[in-house]
Amino acid sequence: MSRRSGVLELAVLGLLHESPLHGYELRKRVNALLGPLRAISYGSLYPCLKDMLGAGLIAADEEASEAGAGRRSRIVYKLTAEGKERLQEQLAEGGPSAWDDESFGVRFAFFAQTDADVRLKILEGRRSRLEERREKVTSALSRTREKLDRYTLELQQHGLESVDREVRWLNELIATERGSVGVRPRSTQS
Amino acid sequence: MSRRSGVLELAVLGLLHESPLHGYELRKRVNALLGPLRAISYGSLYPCLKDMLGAGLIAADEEASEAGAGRRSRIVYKLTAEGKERLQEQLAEGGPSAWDDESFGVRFAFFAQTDADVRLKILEGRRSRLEERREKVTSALSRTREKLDRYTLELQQHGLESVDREVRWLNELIATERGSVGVRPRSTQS
DNA sequence: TCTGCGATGTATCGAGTTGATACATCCGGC
DNA sequence: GCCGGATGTATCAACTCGATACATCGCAGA
Repeated sequence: MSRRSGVLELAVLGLLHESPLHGYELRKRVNALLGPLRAISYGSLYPCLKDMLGAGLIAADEEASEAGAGRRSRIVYKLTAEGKERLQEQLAEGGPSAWDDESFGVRFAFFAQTDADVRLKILEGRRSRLEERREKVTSALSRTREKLDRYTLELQQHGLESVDREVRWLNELIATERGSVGVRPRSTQS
Repeated sequence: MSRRSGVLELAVLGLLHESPLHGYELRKRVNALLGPLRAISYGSLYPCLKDMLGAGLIAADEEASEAGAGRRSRIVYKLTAEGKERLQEQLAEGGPSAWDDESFGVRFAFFAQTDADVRLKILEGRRSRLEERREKVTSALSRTREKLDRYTLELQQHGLESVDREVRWLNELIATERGSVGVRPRSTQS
């Protein structure tokens, strides 16, 4: 069970929904989605594909060489009906698992296929998560401020500003989402 | 051999150089150094400590309960002379391994114990690394700009701005370093 | 008082992941 | 023609994570 981390499965489902792909290209696109950090290896991708095949979410076609020429065979994966259904389920999921570090990036990448209310929930959840983090760092920082050397302080400060910037970005996105849905931005917390 | 990823070893050496610590506290500090992402578990820390013990870099003291009261025993680790030497070697290392994603944060955290010329080298190496990354992302972005939906584009754009911000931060640090060494900032590239 | 409950503390294990490696074909430049 | 780098599928030892086990401490509330 478990089909590995789940994020990878979602990324594969989303990418194969756009078009069928073979392993090599699939990995490149998954890693483009996930970013330079968090990139995955074949040792993750292939077992995941194997599990998804077993679960009937995807199907594999041996790409036949047309006209019999010596074309190398590539294995092309595409979504099954069951896989499409699974993707829809995943995209409808708006719980905490959608906004943690591990999966937020992938969920956001597929926002175009996600309902507006779920989008908003995920963005707000992500913001809360980051604000908690910010809170924790600031309190730890104010407790140890004097004991840290210049560089450690600089590093903490920079990390803090990164979180702030992320929160501002989310605020803009949330405002835009609310605007396009017709709900007034000026309603609850700052 | 291999003593695992190397970054962890450096973090342990650096932290134990400040003061002896037991495992639980050591892990908390290592994870504060590494940040919420990249945090490590006991399954990494304990084997690392075992290896370092075997290599003679650290020593373990069973913390004796004073006055015989029923105090629980904690295992306190401290640097050996060999460990201090090893730390100095590591801090003198200014090669590419010092500025990749994995280890830059830790190297920077110990800048106060690092020579000024090595500091500068690491900061400039890190900047180059990020500029390469930026280059790759922009070219990929300009090739696929029209085919991306609003959200994917937003994500890429945000990633790009994160890199830019990081580079600006490094520029400031480099300027400060040059200033404090007495070398004119206005000498080579922009 | 005593009873849980969360933090502190050491330690291991199954399951999952990485980076290296193997092997083979394709294609552009010299 | 031939070399090097990209394309392509696949595996493995070494390493890491999250869960779990076990035990003590301090302390808030019944």
